[in-house]
This record gives sequence, structure tokens and C-alpha cells, in this order.
Amino acid sequence: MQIGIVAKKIGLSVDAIRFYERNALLPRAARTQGGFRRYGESDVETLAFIRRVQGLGFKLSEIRSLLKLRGNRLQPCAPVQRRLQEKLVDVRRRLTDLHKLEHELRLALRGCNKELRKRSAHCPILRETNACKPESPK
Amino acid sequence: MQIGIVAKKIGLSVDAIRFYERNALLPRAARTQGGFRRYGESDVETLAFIRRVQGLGFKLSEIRSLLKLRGNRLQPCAPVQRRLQEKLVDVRRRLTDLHKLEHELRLALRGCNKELRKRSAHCPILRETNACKPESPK
DNA sequence: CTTGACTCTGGACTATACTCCAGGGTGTAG
DNA sequence: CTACACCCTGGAGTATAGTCCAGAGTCAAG
Repeated sequence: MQIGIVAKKIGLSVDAIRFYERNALLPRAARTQGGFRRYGESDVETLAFIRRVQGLGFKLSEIRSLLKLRGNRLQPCAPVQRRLQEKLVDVRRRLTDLHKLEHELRLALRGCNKELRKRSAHCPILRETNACKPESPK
Repeated sequence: MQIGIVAKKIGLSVDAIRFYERNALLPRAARTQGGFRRYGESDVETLAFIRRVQGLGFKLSEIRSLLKLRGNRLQPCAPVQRRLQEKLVDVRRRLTDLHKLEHELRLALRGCNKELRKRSAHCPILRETNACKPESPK
């Protein structure tokens, strides 16, 4: 298969596949005499794997390390599990942060609404008053 | 006040303040003969404002537009409210996405645990089987 | 052999919000 | 006057995950 076919099959751009090769997510593909990349089913599977774990929130550098485990003959679950666990922790931290942000935004909006009910057009966010104090995010 | 003092006061780096000036978040500061920036209280307030809304999740380009409203004599609440509302929608979308991701990760981990209970060390994530199908995140 | 679709490489570019640097000038206390 | 801390400018670098490009070559069909 040539790269365009694979790209279509997996739903990636040709450029993305070449990018993965350049960045050691894929081995250097076999070539025709003319220099065209030739792919087989196992390449397609690798790309599908990449998409799969990317969908789990892993970044390419992390995927590189997952791919090494995958290349291992006895594909050991434990290290994968550890990575999943870490990623879950990370996602939960981001969830917490976003929930806080949502809260702050709702507070700020409440401030605006209050002002509008008073028929004042002056915005409490724009005023210097600490209308909403987001505790300087580090 | 010179820039270092302001930086300390607000909790920003000197470089960040200069960066804001270069990027039109702050007006070009007044200078001494020697070319040192001189700041007054209103500059400090502007910087505090920037930090405040940055804490609400606004990016610098959005803050630039908020700063225009702030410069307006009658600081109108309505447009600010609209922006807050949009930001809230955005944050909620991100929350939804992250919740989905958390779910996927928990599913994947469950797959690993099941495998370990079977005393098999082979990882369902690493196998080509669609152990977890993240629906190609377009 | 020609045509048209496809592919090759290397490098530049995108967005974000800064940080870090060199090489030089300034301000002020002693 | 001399230190020494501070400041100036312009530009490069950081991380991420690619995209887009020019200029050239290749492949398969007709």
C-alpha cells in the first residue's frame, strides 16, 4: 500500500504519517526503487494503535514509549496499567481545575447579573474592585 | 515605580510585563531620560486586571479586547457578560470532553485488571484487538 | 510516451505565553 | 567616581502536533 491509501484507511493525513516516521513513532518504511513508502497490515495496525491511545489522552512522546512495550514479545500489562493510572490522575487533576474555573466564571456572571438588575451598566469585572478574586494562579 | 518593583508587587516577571507592552496589553510605558520604564498606580491596576481575567481562563487576545471595554468611560457590563457566558460554555465543553476521557481511561484500566486476574500478563491495550475504541477523535 | 495523480525531501509556519540571552546603558548609594 | 543592581532592545528558544509548501521525481493507465 502506498501512503495515501493508508492515510485514508486510518483517517490521518499523509503528512501526519510522515511526521510519525520522522519522529520515531513508526519505523522507517520500506521503499520502492523510486523511493515511495510501502506499507503492510502491521503498519496499519500500528497507526490504529497510535490513534487509539491518542484518544486516551496520551501525547506522542508517551506513545513512543507505549510502542516499545508493544514491540515486546510478551506484551506486559503492568507498565501500561501504570501509565493509564497516571494519566487518569492527570485527567482528574485537570477536571478539578476546570471545575474551579467554572465556579469562578459563574461567580463572575452572578456579579454582572446583580449589576444589571440594579439597572447599573457598570461592570464589576472591569472595575478595579476585586469583584472576583482568582487567587493569582501561581 | 520601575518595572522590577511593579513585577514584584503583582507577581509577574519583568519579562512578562515587557511582553505585555510589546503585545499591546499595556500602553507603551512612560520613560526616564535613560529609557527606563516608569509606572503609576493605574498601570498596576491594569496588570492586576489582566491577572484577574487570566485567572478566569481568558487568553491574552481576549484580554486585549476586554481591556478596550475597560478603557471605555461607561464600562458596559453586557459585552463582558457575553464573553463570560461564552467562556463558560467553552469550559463546560472541555469538562464534558474530559469526563469522557476519564471514562475511557477507567474502561481501559478495567481491561487491564481483568487480564491480571486471569493471571495473563498480556495487555489488552497493546493487542490489536479493539480493547478500547476511542472513536477516532477527529 | 504522455498525462495526471501521486509521492519525495527539507524546511518554514501555526498558536500560546512567555523565558532567556547577549551586549550594552542607567541609577544611586557610598 | 565607582560599584552594583537594575534596566534596555531585539531576537531566539520552549513545547505540541502537526500543516503547508516548493521543486522535483515516480507510477500506472492509455
